[in-house]
Amino acid sequence: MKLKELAEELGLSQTTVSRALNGYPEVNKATRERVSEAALKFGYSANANARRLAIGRIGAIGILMPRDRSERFGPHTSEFFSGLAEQLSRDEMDLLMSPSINNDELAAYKRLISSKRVDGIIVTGPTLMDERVAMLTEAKFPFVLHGRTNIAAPHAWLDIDNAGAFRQAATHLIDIGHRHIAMIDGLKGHTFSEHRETGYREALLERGIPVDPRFIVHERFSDETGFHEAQRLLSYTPHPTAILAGSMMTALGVFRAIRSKGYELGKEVSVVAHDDVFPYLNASNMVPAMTTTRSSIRSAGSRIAELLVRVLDGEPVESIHEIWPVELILRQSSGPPVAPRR
Amino acid sequence: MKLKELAEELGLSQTTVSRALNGYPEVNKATRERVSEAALKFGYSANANARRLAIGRIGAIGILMPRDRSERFGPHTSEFFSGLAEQLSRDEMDLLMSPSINNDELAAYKRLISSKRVDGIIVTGPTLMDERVAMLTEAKFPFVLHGRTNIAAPHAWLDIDNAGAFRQAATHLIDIGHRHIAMIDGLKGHTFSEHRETGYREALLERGIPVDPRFIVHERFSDETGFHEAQRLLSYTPHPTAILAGSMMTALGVFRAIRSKGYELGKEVSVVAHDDVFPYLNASNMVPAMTTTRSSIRSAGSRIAELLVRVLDGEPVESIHEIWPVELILRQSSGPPVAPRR
DNA sequence: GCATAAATTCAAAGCGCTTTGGAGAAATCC
DNA sequence: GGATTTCTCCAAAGCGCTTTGAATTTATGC
Repeated sequence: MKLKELAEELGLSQTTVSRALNGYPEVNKATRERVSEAALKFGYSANANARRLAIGRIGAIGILMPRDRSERFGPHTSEFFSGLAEQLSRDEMDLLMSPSINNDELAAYKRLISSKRVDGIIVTGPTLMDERVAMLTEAKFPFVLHGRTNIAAPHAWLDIDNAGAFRQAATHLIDIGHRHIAMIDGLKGHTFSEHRETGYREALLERGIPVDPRFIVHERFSDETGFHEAQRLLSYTPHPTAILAGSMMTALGVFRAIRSKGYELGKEVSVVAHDDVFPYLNASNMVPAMTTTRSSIRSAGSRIAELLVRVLDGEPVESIHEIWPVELILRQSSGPPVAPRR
Repeated sequence: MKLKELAEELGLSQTTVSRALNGYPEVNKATRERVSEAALKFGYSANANARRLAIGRIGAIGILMPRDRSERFGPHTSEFFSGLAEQLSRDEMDLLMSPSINNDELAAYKRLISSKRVDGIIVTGPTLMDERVAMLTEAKFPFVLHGRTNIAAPHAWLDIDNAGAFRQAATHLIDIGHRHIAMIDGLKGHTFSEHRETGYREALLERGIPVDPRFIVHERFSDETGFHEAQRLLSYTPHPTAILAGSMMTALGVFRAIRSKGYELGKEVSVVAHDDVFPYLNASNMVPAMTTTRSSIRSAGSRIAELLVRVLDGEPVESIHEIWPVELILRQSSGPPVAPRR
């Protein structure tokens, strides 16, 4: 059923029916109800393409799928996307996922813009001076950034308080008696990674604990790197009695390393992980339950979709930015340091 | 730049320009080249919505994101989606991701169809008598299934040889001396899970080894369930000397369980996992490197996108189905059984 | 009760593209 | 060399919707 037919069926013009359905004020309440009922009855719903052609919006937002950079292409991606999709479907928007070509990300973004297949773009995993952000602001193409940069030009972004998360975690560990605390986080250069290191350093500084550069590790997020790096850390003398893990994957590897060295988890060596809240990797179900800094990446996805729609509606980007706090949730993988049995 | 402008620029009609660009035969070769060059020069590319409106195709295919069923919403999803997106972008198609509502999946599919926002649908994770497949064939809505069902009505699908994978793995383990082999796979009801169990049983049957029902476990794919179930299995007497894991996540948990029981991996207890090929969870990087049955879920995604386009082009669905073989890759996590040291 | 304002409704003009049905020019045939 | 056939190219009609500008009806003011 198309608009014309519905209008004929009702004995009204297409104009009126369209307005009734789209909530325009200049239509009688009784008429509107009659139209709505008929639309429901005949199962009418507007042809998305025609509608978009008419209003001059593509009706889709784009996001690039990082292809080779494994650190950005894990479970995080799927959670984040899911949040995006959830919100976008409410706004009748499509999500166009484009794979980046030949590792030349910037070119992929440019192509996405000039393809005219998206109204706006979502950018993730920025570096401090992210060239994509620079390019997009320069090109005045609507986008929202998940994360932050040091780029001055105004743009919309949403980030979590990464510095706060690690500061909180480290401070807590210090307060319960730890003096040797290591961190294993994502690759250097990424804003989140830098911020976390900053938070970590601040906590140590504030409590007068010297920073041992060997204890700061930047690596890809994965079970394996967690395992290897933790093994290395634990072989130092003195070894860290607590490890901050940048992701749940990393933390799993750290768990394994601690056990393989024969230490007791949460006693001889504590672990605090950053938890992006995966439905299938639950911190509280682990043994022992994992102490985490928690912030839902899925919620962030939803919210970012909302923000992008606001940008598209013309809201000034200067006013669109949010920093989400991160909760520290104490569980069994962390506790006061206990001297080894041996 | 729009078509009209480009046509004026070239001193041609919109018709000719459109045809030249879309590869229609009735246009002079010289003219076509002139048009292509100009298009490139001015950065012209057709407005997707206008084009779709004109040709009567939505230009997008849909896929539902399972919301609560954690077993279907892991890293698999993101790999699979990535494969889809890669191929679809070649066909100038969008991927519309819809979250399923209120756990009523069937209703979500119906809504997706009647929303008229997709030309076709991709269905994943089927059960043997999947109601979504039944509904979609009934409604004659184009779709491709990732997996298989027992439903007779013709429809397009692509599946891997799950039975063969587990048969191969089990047979190999038996041949190198194992007599007590367990399997931990996904939830019962799903086709892949049933097929794997069938393959496992066939292997045992063929070699005359009795099937111990306690050794067949169906659970969600996750590190934790792998850990718990493997611990349970290893507490039996006699305990399994080899465990087939349905996913890499599960396998990680199984690794942990084996170690926590003090067994040596690949000697006292062997593990073979099914590997969907995640860029960030690499079987050969593990310690010990994991023996796997391998099949890329990302490639499957790409191929399924291709198949769906063929369905949309009118190819009869009866002729569209593929079964992909699965390779068994021997590494260090499996070997002849060795008696425990204790 | 008539002018004026407000509330409804409508006809028609796009949105940017593809495609039908011809028309004119060039090539082929006998 | 005139009649066909074959190449190229074009004007115009949609695709299904929104929106402008105007017309009609109804309510309000004095």
